[in-house]
Amino acid sequence: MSENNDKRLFLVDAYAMIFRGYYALIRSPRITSSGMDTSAIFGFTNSLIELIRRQKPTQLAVVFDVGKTNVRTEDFADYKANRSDTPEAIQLAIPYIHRILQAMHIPILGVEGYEADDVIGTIACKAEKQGYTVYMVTPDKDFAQLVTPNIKIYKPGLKGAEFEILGVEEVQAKYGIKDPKQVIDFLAMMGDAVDNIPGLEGVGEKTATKFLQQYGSLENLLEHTHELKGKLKEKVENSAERGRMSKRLATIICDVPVDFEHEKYDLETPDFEQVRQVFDEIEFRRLYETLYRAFSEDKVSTGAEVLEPAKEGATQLDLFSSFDDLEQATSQKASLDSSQTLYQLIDNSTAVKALVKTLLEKDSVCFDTETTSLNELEAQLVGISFSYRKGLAYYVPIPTKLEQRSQTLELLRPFFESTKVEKVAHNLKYDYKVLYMHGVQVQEPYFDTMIAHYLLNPDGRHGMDYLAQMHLNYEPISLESLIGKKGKGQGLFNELPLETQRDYSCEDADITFQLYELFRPELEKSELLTLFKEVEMPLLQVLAGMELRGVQLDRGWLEKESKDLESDLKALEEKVFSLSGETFNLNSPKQLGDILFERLGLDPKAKKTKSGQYATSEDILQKLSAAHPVIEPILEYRTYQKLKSTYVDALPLQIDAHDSRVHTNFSQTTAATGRLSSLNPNLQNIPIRTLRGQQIRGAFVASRGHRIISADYSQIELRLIAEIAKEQSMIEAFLKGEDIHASTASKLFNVPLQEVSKLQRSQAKTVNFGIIYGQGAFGLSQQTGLSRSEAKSMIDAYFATYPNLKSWMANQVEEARQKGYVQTLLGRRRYLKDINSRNFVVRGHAERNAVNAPIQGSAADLIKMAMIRIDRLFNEKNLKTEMLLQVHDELVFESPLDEIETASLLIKTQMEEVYETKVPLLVEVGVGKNWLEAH
DNA sequence: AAGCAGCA
DNA sequence: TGCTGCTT
Repeated sequence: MSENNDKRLFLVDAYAMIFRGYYALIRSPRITSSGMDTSAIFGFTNSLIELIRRQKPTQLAVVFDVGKTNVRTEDFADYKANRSDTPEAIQLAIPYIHRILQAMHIPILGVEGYEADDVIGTIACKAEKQGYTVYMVTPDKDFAQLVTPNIKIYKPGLKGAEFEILGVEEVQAKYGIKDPKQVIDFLAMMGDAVDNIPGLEGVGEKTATKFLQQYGSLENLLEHTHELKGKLKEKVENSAERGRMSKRLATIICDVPVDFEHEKYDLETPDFEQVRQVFDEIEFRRLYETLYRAFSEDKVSTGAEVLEPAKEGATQLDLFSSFDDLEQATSQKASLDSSQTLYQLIDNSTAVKALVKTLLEKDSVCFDTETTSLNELEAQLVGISFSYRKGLAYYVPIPTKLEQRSQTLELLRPFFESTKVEKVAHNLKYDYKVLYMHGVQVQEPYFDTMIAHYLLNPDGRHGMDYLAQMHLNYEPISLESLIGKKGKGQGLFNELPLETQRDYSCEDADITFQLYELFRPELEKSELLTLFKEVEMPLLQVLAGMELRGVQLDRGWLEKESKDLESDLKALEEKVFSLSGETFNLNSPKQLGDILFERLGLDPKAKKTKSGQYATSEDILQKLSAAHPVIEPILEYRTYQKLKSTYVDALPLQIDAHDSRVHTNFSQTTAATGRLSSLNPNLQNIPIRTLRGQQIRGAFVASRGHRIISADYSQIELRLIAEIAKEQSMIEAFLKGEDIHASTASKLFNVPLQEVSKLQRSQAKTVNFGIIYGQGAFGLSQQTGLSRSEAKSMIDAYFATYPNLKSWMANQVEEARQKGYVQTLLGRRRYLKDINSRNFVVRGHAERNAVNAPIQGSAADLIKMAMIRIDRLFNEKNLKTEMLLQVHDELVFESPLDEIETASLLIKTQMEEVYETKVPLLVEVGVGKNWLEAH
């Protein structure tokens, strides 16, 4: 293994890698059955094994910080202070990682009193002298200073991203410098927040780069400060000493008392049995197979070849089913490659026909489309892959020429339009829309693996590459590595060689099919299959329809409003400048804060945000409005600026040139409660509160001969709370048709309903609202301006009025503790792993979610059901009315004039009768030429 | 609270 | 990346 001409030493920066692994998984951490967070261990170990598998180091060691690091702390007491609050999961991880490394026979290094950086630096230098090529394995940019022709940085790829190797040239290019050593000067000038290196005052990345090009080093800069001008000159001169200290802090020490004993670092075969024991303990199942493979694959002997981030051919897609036990693996070693996957190109009509015939005999078939664009409306089909068995997939290229393309699609049509075969895909709505634009309408039954995972784990991430790694322990070819990063230089999928297209696409279909096999039984086990089949899958098609349809905007009005706002803003800006006696960028909260609190000294105890800036949010400014006349125009400026930039100017840019309509995208897998979310553009946050904001809704217009119908559930969440918690007095209020906030106030303040004051009603409303959003006592005081204890007693009074509500809430929390999750009316789950946390902030959050998720989620369930039924009835009755938008408790339609009454009634009835409840569900319907009038 | 988005 | 602000 260790030929002389191949001496490649990898030094792993342990803590940096552990942190990185931990944060990479922070959104869906790995938790064992006993509740231990093993994300950090997994992240680290996975990267390490990946490194061994792909790079085949000859020498390898892992370096930790040991004991107190006092060499630098003498210099600057705060050094690395920011790192002290290490998460619990990381502290817990260290002993396990040590055990794993020992079992793998990988040396653990560390020198008391020195940073791991310094140990790595020292060993790297020594190894270089002995003819080694050294790779420092770390995401930390500080190491760039050590780079030489034989010492490089190996930056592992994060989740699907490729790894990076930084040699001299890369470092030069990245920092715009001649010598990697200048990285020290660079850090000394700009500072580094993570390591608490202060840097020079007023110098950031840009300025530091400029200085380096001009002066070459910190010292030289400090000698020439007289050449600088203005504020910057002053700041740099004042912080010169700080700069020199920063340079000492940033310098990695290369004379740590440690030797490089190369024979100890030879990469040896692990003690598999021992590794397995540790893995078993922390419930790592698939990682063991990866480890075994890393050591059983053919060794590659020349460094240069291995280090090219080359793609492995798709034929090497490993299927670890055959690695279930060690013996089998041993006997198969090195020969498993092409035997287990078959990715076939289907490029003539005879073969396509045969394929479709086969597909039509299957119960479930997975497919994946490849296109030229992420925008479904303009995407051209390039190819489609199919898979119905693990390891097996077919790729059908779709010709560019119209005639041949239609021919191919006609051959495929029977499959897509079959009502027997279940069509499996990841993010099926995308494929549905693309095919729809090509004249093919994919029919139910559907199985979207992305949505399946969303139901199984609504808080997690649902991307295919990510799921492949988590559930199949497999890293797919990244599209980016084939066609380049997003932006100008990005290539098109159809320009790739056919074999590459085939391998990439088949792999996706194959993986999706494997995910399907995994998730389907899981859905069943969690009793989510009905929700999935009856609600989410049918909804997919409804949403696709809404997105394809889009909504018409009044471009002329928006353009005029933009000009009006522009001139209003100009006037306000001048007013602010003259009142404050200074001109600055009003859009910069940072500059605004400085002016208000430094120059005008408005509030000596001004609040700061956590990054040290002055907070200038609306509620803070509002309190100051009496203190200075400048505040009022600032607030007004803010409001208008927001309207202009976010809506008036942004919306016209999203108008599609083909049909002059805006096509938003509804995400069915983003909000953990079960709500939808809308993006590109977000049409769920169009203003309504203020008069001028409202006008924007007027720009959402019905097309000629049509009207907008808006239908909104009145107080659906409160009604559901009353229903689910069986809160009798609240139910009665709804039955009597009372104003619920007034009714709450009447009970809360013990006054007759007729005598409830405005303030009382508004306070009751805030409490009701707080319950819905699970805000708790703490948020309430913020919202109302009441003191903490006043808010507290208000909530006590609230619970005294609604005792069943209180006990229902307590019940939810209890249920979450026992089962680990809470449920909506339709069985949608939200897992709350923090419900037993010892940290009361974290636990409190989970507890509020235990109450909030079933309410918000149930409301989401109901409106989703209503959408499906309305859509079906429109089709059955052949109505031309079309659903355009959903805004959580509101549906917006576009209806031909002669259908308005029929459609309105149908909509209202379906929404109100969507689910049988004791509390009546009330829907308010409005009609108008635009969304504003319809409200 | 939790979505999305604009801006520096 | 952090801050701010719009909706429900």
